[in-house]
Amino acid sequence: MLKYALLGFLTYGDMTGYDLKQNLDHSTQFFWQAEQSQIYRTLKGLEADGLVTSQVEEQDDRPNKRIYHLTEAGHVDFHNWVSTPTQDISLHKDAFLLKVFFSAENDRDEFRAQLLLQRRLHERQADLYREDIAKLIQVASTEHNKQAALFWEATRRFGERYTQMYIAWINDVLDMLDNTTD
Amino acid sequence: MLKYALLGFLTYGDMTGYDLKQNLDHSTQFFWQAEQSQIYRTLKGLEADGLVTSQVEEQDDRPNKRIYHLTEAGHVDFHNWVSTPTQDISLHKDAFLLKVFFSAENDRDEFRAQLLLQRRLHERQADLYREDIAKLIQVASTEHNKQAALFWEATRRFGERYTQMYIAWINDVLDMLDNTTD
DNA sequence: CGATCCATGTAAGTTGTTACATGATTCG
DNA sequence: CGAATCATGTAACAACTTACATGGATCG
Repeated sequence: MLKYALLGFLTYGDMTGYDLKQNLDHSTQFFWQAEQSQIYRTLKGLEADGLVTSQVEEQDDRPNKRIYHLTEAGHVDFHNWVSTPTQDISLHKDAFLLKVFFSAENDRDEFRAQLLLQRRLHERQADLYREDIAKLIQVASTEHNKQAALFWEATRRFGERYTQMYIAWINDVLDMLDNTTD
Repeated sequence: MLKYALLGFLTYGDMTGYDLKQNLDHSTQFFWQAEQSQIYRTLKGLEADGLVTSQVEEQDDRPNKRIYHLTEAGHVDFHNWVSTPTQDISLHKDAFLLKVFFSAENDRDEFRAQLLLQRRLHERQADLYREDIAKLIQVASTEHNKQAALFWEATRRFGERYTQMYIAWINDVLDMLDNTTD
């Protein structure tokens, strides 16, 4: 899947591995992340498969760049992916939910503290979606890709809803605890 | 993390790798999954680390069982994990969101169809949470672990909220599409 | 009589994480 | 003057997936 994230960004224009990492960190991070090392490895694979080409641009004051370019085959592959329906629901892993599931083994006050901590973390995240990410999309969309902005905004709203849901759920669990005569 | 899921289930009683797979599939599947092969491999590691012990029970009509048992060290390790706060938000990967992000490259009608498909899938999932999972928890909680039922119910409610949120978000995106003069 | 359940395991491959290594430039 | 930015890469390891292999029992 990282493959398609990289091909997707390359449809916006030629980029280095470094640029791609920046893009992932600033826009898809909330639903798709990758380490730098993995990005470079995947790019090599894509080049071996003929989906991208690369050329080195020499620089004096900075490290040389290897700039990647989407080939026709890469464009076809990407297009094929984006137009093929996703047939199932994405599976998620959430370490905190796993911990909640087994928290009968935990002290009640300690558990309550953990809920409050998670609530705080998600509240901070919610601010990020409402402010920084919203701004980022506005700037990026006026600069170039106006068509794409609609879809970026759609994913931003998902993030906003997700964090709101998470916070509401934590409050629900806190209520459950309060209403239990233990 | 799978480590702690396995140790957690073993606090409920001795079990085989097969039993653990069943438990994962029927209760934590929505926020933690694992393949059978990975479970067996992880169990070996846990035994090597002295967190579990195992003994083979011979059976005539069925394959022999290897029954795992939590050691004192395993119990301590698990307890330590469950009582240590989760300091950050779990990162999620969602292939459909990735596709949405890049769907400017896709045909509008095709995209709309994909949204409707995902909505259908999540509606089915919502039914599961409301009916099957709710029943499962009721049965399990009267049978033994009454303390734990509260926490199982908490995670079930997360699943219910999550699917509801997902459906509401899809409706939101559909509205966005309708209100765009393209 | 074919599918599913029970029950374990290996092998090969892919993906993802963490750490290491380099080195000039720019910003606070 | 120390931290961050730019920019690439390798190496080792850990985690996860897919496929293969076995074989009786039971159920529809």
